Amino acid sequence: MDQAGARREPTMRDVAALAKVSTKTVSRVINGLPGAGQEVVDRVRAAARTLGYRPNLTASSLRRSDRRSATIGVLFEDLSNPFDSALLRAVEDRARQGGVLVLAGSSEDDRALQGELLISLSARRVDGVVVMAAGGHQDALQQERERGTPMVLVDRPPTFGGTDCVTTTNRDSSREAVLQLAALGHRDIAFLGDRRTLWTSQERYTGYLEGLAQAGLTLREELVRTDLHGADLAETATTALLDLDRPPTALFTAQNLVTVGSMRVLRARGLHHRVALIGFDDFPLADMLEPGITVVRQDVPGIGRKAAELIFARIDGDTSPPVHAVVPAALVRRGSGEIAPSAH
Amino acid sequence: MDQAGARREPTMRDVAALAKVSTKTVSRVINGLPGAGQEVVDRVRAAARTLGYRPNLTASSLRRSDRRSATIGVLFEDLSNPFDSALLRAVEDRARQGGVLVLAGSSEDDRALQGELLISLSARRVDGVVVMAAGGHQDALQQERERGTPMVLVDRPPTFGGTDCVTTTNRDSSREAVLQLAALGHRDIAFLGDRRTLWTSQERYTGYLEGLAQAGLTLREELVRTDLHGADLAETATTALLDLDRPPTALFTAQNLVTVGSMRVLRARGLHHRVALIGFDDFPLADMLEPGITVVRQDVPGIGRKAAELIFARIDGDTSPPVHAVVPAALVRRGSGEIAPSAH
DNA sequence: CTGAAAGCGCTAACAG
DNA sequence: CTGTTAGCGCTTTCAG
Repeated sequence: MDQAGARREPTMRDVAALAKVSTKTVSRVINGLPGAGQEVVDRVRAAARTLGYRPNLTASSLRRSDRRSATIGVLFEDLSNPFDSALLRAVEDRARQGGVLVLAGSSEDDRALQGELLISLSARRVDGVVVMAAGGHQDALQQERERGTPMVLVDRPPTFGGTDCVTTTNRDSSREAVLQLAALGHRDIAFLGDRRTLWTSQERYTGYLEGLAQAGLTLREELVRTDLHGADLAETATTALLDLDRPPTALFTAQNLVTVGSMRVLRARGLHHRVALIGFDDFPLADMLEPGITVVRQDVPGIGRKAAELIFARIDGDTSPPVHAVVPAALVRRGSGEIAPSAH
Repeated sequence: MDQAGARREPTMRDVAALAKVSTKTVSRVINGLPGAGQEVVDRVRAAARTLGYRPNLTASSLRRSDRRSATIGVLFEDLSNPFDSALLRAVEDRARQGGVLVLAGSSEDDRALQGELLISLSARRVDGVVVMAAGGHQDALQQERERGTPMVLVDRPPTFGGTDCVTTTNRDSSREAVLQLAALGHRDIAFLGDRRTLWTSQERYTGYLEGLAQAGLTLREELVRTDLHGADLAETATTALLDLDRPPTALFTAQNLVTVGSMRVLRARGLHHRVALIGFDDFPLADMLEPGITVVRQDVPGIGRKAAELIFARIDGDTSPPVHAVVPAALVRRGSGEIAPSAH
């Protein structure tokens, strides 16, 4: 047995020859279609088994009128990110129910790469795609969509029309977080955000502003730090904030890794029990830290299920108007967001 | 624009007609093959662009002599698990370099499901598969392998021959962990493991036994708890252990979620600074807990890269003898594993 | 350098 | 109930 595996795969013709029927009859049996006598069915099945026959879906879908590949594409930012992988899993679960497989790729939030992957998916004639759009213009996505490919965007909405999307309550939940901090008496609440090109970052920032305004607080621009891509940049930014003459007494970290970066600095300075912290996006073990980290938790499986539901409905021909589904997030109070401002 | 996208896709024939050449010439141009005059190339490219032509890889691979689908299958236990998703990402990165896409699925450690997914992958004629074998017999895997499908197992070795695999130093690293605990003076070291059907669990248990033996400690069977699938079961088991008349002074938790479960109980009882803990598998934020959690860290990207390397070599016809690559894990000391036994 | 004919494995559309 | 013919979109083979 060699790994290359050179011997020819048996085809329907081989099965037909052995069972002494036509290929059409084999096709019927293999696909479980009616119109084949029991005896013939048994004969064909036996022949298929002895030959080790395996249907070739790519050949089948090429010829079939519906042209389905029973495969969808999933294009997220980074499949090793917990948010993305939980989303993938939710989509996969739903896909499996329909015998559909998932081609998965990471775009790294890079438009060029995303475009290439989209072309690769398209070349394989996937039935639809679920995409976490890379920041900036979405020309490639729009083009693919306009070619007729069913598409659902997740996490971030399309900048073009006619396309479904599923997002969470970025703005409302951010406002809620800020209002909770303000209610505790915080007046100097910092905002630490991911790249500004990301729609989610913008929404969360807007929610922050709304929260401040609603609480009657004035925005201190030096308390706003954005474009923090990764925990390292977040650490630097947090350090700078704490070194201000009038440092913030509470932090709203608008993304996962930013939260982690800020936490590290707070702990390193022994401030984790004095400076309040609310993060957007939950993460494993957030409840086991001291204090537990208060977060805005997205319903990731819910988002994934909804996205899958939408894409399969579209694939099945649903032509109702495009939907923008918003799956609610919830504030999970664990301690870090319930710290009152410390007296000087 | 409707989501169903009904209009017919342009084919090579359409491009050929518009460019006034034969389909063969279009094929040459699209695939960048030599033997086409510059002027013709330009004409074909222009025609393809105006029609919005996209090559159909499934049709192409059906006809081509190498029969490659430029797609591989990845069948892990749970794609939403950090270990699995990090592995997927590593494989994906390597695949991308060769223009290969990844069909990903979760087997949930269920043989039947794994078998179905394997058939689905096979029906799509993937060029190879990277599999985390479900526990128990591996008949389906073996069968697929014997059909000639290039295959690499990760995390767990095959129970059949002729197949590559990539694992980590389960036994050696477990022994090292136990020896470190013994060196601190611990004599009652508990073992908490995942399902015994898993090869990794068995190996880690063997390493535990070797560690005890090498340290001159006798095995206390009531300190061994296995089949702890999930954090909840681990919590129960940890509670039971701590309630023993002579409870363990150190825990070796042989899997991710088991570690988390044990940690929860230790914290709940205020024992996290008194009972030593070493876990197998790192997890995010393990360094931010109090104390930091000492773990055996696998080189997950390294495992993924190696698996990808092997599968692509086999796909490219490498017929050298099967390899069992072992990627070293490392003990990461963070505090919890450096706690000495507390005086009564 | 270019093209015509054949056919990859399968299913649609019709006959019988 | 079963078979025949044609052809999905592409590449191979071989002939110009």
